[in-house]
Amino acid sequence: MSAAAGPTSKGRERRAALLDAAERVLTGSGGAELTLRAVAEEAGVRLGHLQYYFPTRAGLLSALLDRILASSLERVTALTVAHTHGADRETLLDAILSDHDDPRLVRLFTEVWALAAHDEEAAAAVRAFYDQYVTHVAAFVRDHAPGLSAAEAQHGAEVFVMLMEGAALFRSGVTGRRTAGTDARLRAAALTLLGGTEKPCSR
Amino acid sequence: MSAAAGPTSKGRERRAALLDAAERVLTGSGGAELTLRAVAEEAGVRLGHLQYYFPTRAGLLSALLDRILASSLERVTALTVAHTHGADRETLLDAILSDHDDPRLVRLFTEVWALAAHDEEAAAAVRAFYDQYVTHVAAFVRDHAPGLSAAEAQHGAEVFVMLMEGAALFRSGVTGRRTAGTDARLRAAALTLLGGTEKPCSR
DNA sequence: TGTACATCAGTGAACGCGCGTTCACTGATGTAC
DNA sequence: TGTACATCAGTGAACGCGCGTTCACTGATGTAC
Repeated sequence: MSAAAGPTSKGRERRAALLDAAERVLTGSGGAELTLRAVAEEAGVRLGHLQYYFPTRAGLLSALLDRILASSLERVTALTVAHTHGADRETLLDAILSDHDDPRLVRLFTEVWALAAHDEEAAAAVRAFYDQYVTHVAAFVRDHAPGLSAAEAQHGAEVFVMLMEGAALFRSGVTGRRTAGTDARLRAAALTLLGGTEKPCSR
Repeated sequence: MSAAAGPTSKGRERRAALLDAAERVLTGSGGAELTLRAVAEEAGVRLGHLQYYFPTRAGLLSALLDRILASSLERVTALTVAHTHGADRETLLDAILSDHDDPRLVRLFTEVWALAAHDEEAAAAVRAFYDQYVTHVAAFVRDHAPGLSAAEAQHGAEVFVMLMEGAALFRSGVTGRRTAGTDARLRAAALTLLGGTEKPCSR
């Protein structure tokens, strides 16, 4: 590896700034427009400079994917751990649903899914991310519903994450429109998966 | 419009064959590799010939998207209408879940979502598709759970479709791995959304 | 049935352009003595 | 503190290539009379 990936703080800052720019290009224009020249311009540096830090486009893309997944996982971890102590299911659900208010984030994930669907290396990273995502949610569920077995918590968490990813598509406006009634139904279904009691039964 | 889009049966067949080839390229290699030359080669025709039928790449892409959505909607319509008369929720659910066995179809939809996330014209077509998808499922729900209001059926159907799209990502192997336990939990949640009685409550 | 002509279907070469990548280069910064 | 040198950070031009698009062209097929 070149020193461009080295541990000096300046190098790290530069890399981060370049990845910031790449992320803005990706969310703004999509994967097809994610060219080295566009990223360099967005970052305000010369093409050659960008390539000093990321010699190949594939390397840039891979680093960008890693950073997107790491940062999302960090958020999930903070949410589930923080809410394990005191906060309830609804608070966690609210926090996750609030991500759908940011169309940039949802766009980012549609790109991630499309990338994973065609690139096995990317798919492995994405699966590892969701594995940990589900594991964190499962731990949260176990803490909040002690009556459930580990397997039940794991299954509920997994289906919960499926539901959240599907909901992201619709609630962000990409494939649908948000409505209050559907949101309420979504929340009820999600809380059930997190180990809550079945509200519809009490009607 | 040119006569290439005309109503002659030969022209229609040619267009369909070219779109077939484009679809194979898209599912096989992804949107970035969907070039006119690749499609022409896949179809076994010359570049100029492809462009006789689809003068621009944007036109080809748009026609391809329309056809993908129309064909998916046709399938949904057949399933919900057929099962309205006699078949139960589980049969419908099985049919929809079986789509996840075809990685090509799921790859196609990750491309569709990514496209919709960055192109407003495509997004409008995709939203129209999901609108109708949900409407068909809601009609099915009303037929099978007469106690539900139209709004309740609509909301359940909408969340059901969200869940199916999220499940597609995981069950197809793109972002996760399929397991029997999670599948069972998914089915239970999906049946509830389709208006079934809440199984977890009976425990 | 034959002829003239328009349209349709398909070919093939060329275009300008933006792409990722390569490479020689220049200052700036650190390091050894 | 000064000097020599290596490495780091950043520049700028050029490369070959594949891209979408344009265009003039050729047979085949239909149509009018």
